[in-house]
Amino acid sequence: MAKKNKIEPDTSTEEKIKEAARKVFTQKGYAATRTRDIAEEAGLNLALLNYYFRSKEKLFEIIMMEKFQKLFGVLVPILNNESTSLEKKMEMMAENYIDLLSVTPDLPLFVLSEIRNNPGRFGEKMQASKLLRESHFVKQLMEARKDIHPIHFLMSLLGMLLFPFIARPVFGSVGLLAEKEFQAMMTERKKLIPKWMGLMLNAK
Amino acid sequence: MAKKNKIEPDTSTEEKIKEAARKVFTQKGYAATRTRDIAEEAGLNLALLNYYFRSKEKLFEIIMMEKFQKLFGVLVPILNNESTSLEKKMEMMAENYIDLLSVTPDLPLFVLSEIRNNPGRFGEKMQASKLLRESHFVKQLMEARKDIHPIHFLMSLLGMLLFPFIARPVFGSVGLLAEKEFQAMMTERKKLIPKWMGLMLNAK
DNA sequence: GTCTATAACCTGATAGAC
DNA sequence: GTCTATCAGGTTATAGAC
Repeated sequence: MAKKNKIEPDTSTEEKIKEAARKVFTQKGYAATRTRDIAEEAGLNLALLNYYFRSKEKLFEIIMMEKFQKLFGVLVPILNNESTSLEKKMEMMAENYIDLLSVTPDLPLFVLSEIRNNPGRFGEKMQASKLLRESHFVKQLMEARKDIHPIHFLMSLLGMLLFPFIARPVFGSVGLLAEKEFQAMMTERKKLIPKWMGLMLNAK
Repeated sequence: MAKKNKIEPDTSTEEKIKEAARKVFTQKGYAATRTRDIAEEAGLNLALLNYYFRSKEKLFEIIMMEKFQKLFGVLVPILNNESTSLEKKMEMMAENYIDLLSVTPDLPLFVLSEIRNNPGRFGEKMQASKLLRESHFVKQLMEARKDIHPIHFLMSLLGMLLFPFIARPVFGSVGLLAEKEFQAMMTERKKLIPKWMGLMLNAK
């Protein structure tokens, strides 16, 4: 252990800023975020932000890549595991995504809208689509259903998994669909969605 | 006809500004949009914007309500039609949403992220969730499946319909899933999704 | 109604003391 | 490393000529 090994997590100033940036950026998006908001959230001064990170944009890029990786990184090992069945892969995706998004519900909307507001800037890393389309999962889908484009199933699966979290501000708004109830439903979906996908794949 | 009735659509300055605002706001979001962008897009001067609408915020609220209505307004008459079957309603939703989003693909991501970036401001109009949950459609879902919460089906249906458009910037990016191919798939989904929903509803 | 010029304000970034 | 004070640039909104 080269570094000191405390029980507390990283409490350094740099990490405090990053943590604040994660919160504010994901909540309000890049454009609506002021560096002052981040500094305040971190309980620190504005100048520190420019001392540790060169600029708002640099800091944002770090957070953005982190979040992008968090959103799609989960997927890659599951999709490319050559020793699991189609069914198993779908179960694992449901399990992993719903667990992940239960903790960070605003992740998908943040990543997708920031990519949208800045097409091109994230062009290099946007090979997520390539990774998806060339995955073992897609090969298995093609074998299972030669008559339906595999992307149809991928879109449907991801849509059913992610959409509830993306749309939460709308139909999960205050009181109408309470936190507890919502969370219970998401847990149910871990089993419902793979089951439904099975039906879709096997339908004549 | 109280007003003049030309062949051309509304070409007034006010409408030119609104049209430009629709384009720029939905593309970049409220915070990233500068009033100068809108004025330039409209081919007009910046001051006109404040002459016709009081402020950037006022103009935005008009556009936002328009878009919100466009996104959820389609749904209301379909969902509350008491003389159509569950199946027919789902077919109509698929047909209507895919037609709508093929023309304005950035509509859902815009509305959802702006609501998210400003929770509360749109609280009054956000009774979309209430309208959904109290709809005839939901009643029919409850009758069809007493063992599964109707919102599960609603989320899945909307997710399968909207998600491809929401995520387009990611896995429909340049060249990988070309415009033509994407559009063809969306047309296929008009039939696939209602069929899949039928399977889900009838599964033992 | 439409324009140019400018006011009033805000935001990201830095200088410089401690 | 951390702070306060401040600059430079950009943004919304308005005043006033036409």
